[in-house]
Amino acid sequence: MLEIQKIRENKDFIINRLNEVRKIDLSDTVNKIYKLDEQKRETQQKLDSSQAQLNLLSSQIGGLFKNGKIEEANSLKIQTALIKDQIKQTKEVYSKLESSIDELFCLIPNVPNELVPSGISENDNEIVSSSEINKDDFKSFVPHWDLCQKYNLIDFELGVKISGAGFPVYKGKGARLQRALINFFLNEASEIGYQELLVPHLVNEKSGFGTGQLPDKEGQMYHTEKDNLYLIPTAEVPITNIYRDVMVNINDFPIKHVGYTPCFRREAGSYGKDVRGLNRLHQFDKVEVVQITHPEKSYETLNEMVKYVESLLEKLELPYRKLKLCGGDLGFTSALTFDLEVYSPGQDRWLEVSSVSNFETFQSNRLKLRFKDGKKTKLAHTLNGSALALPRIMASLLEINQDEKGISIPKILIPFTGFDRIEN
RNA sequence: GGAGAGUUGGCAGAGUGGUCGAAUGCGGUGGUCUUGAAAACCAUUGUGCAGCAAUGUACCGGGGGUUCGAAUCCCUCACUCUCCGCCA
Repeated sequence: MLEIQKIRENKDFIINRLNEVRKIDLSDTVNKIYKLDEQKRETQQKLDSSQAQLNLLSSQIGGLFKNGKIEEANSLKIQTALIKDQIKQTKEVYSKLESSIDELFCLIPNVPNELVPSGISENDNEIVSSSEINKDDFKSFVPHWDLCQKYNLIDFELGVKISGAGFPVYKGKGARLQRALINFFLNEASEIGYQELLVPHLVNEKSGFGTGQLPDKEGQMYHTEKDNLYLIPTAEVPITNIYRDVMVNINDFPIKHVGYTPCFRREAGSYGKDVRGLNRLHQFDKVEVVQITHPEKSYETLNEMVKYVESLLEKLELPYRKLKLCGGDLGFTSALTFDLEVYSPGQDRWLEVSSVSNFETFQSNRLKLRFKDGKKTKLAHTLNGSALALPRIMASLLEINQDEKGISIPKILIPFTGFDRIEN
């Protein structure tokens, strides 16, 4: 959620940025907030002075009672009735204004950073760098779902039986390879100072709101009605919410966490080749890195995180490309996002395996995640990135390392898998 | 699932109708002492909102009520803890 101060000071700038970069017109909403905020402040001044009057009278009455001047006290009491009525009315106006403002605020996404290219859809994303792909090398390569069946690594049908489409069952070396990847990712992150966390997979409503999934993406999360809990769509939610309502010590920056969790997404409305095999699942595994930083350091941190994710892909020897998301494809809560995509030779397409974002104060404003900078209390910056999402890594890895007889495991993973080949 | 207890400032913990935004301790910050550190001592130290400021106002889990006046009384919801039951 944007801060109200930003709208007070830079209303037109915000409208223009959203318009130019995200290609959405929120001028009505922003202007409305601006006006309502003015009204709210006026109302508050009125309310405050009424309260002050009442407080004064009350203490006078108290004094009179103490001195036994009951009659005088009673006559003052009569005066309070009018003020109390006024306060009640003003309060109502005030809280109505407040809730209208809050509602409108939930409609406004983060303001894109100046580096974000303008654009409407994923087609307008900027390709920052890319591995060379020689398609001739992959002419006979088959997609991962064929490999999974051939070598009995992942059973999609079985998942349909016990849960539904999008819930695959990993088997034997398939399951082992998955576990190896998780361990590899966790180890790598730990080694460069991310503290490992194992967090709940169900979260409450407050947490969903804190990181911005609610109310924006309500329909994308699984919800347990009886207990009013949400299955996490990413580890970002529980991990970042650890710092909800927390005053961080400035010396603790940067705060770095890594966590592995399964992720649950309803993915309503997806279909076709997008959901084939491991391309898009309702449940998948992901290792996530989260950082909380001083506002002045957050973009430095973002670059560092992107580089880290790239280093993982390089160690796995997977061809990948780096995208800078355009305004239209940028997440609701993000100010700047880089996506990493790996190449899938069996499908001849790029698959998103990581999204690294700086949310600036958008989340921390909701979370009330702050720190003391000298005497001033300021909002921290939050960032996170997938490092990495497993299924598409698995897809690319199986496809790219295939040969006629089987699949070779990348060198770096062999200590984790305990085998270097998958064959029948 | 049944019974009971609780929720107060960064933390611990007092306060049961009127200078209580809140004692006290710990922690934090500044200082004295010291070659330096520790200890000790002194001072200072909650957050939001409005305001250029002085200041005002709100906040003792959330919401509502009683009262001239509520951390304190009443209702309600949420959460936490303890015991019993069930159980990986």
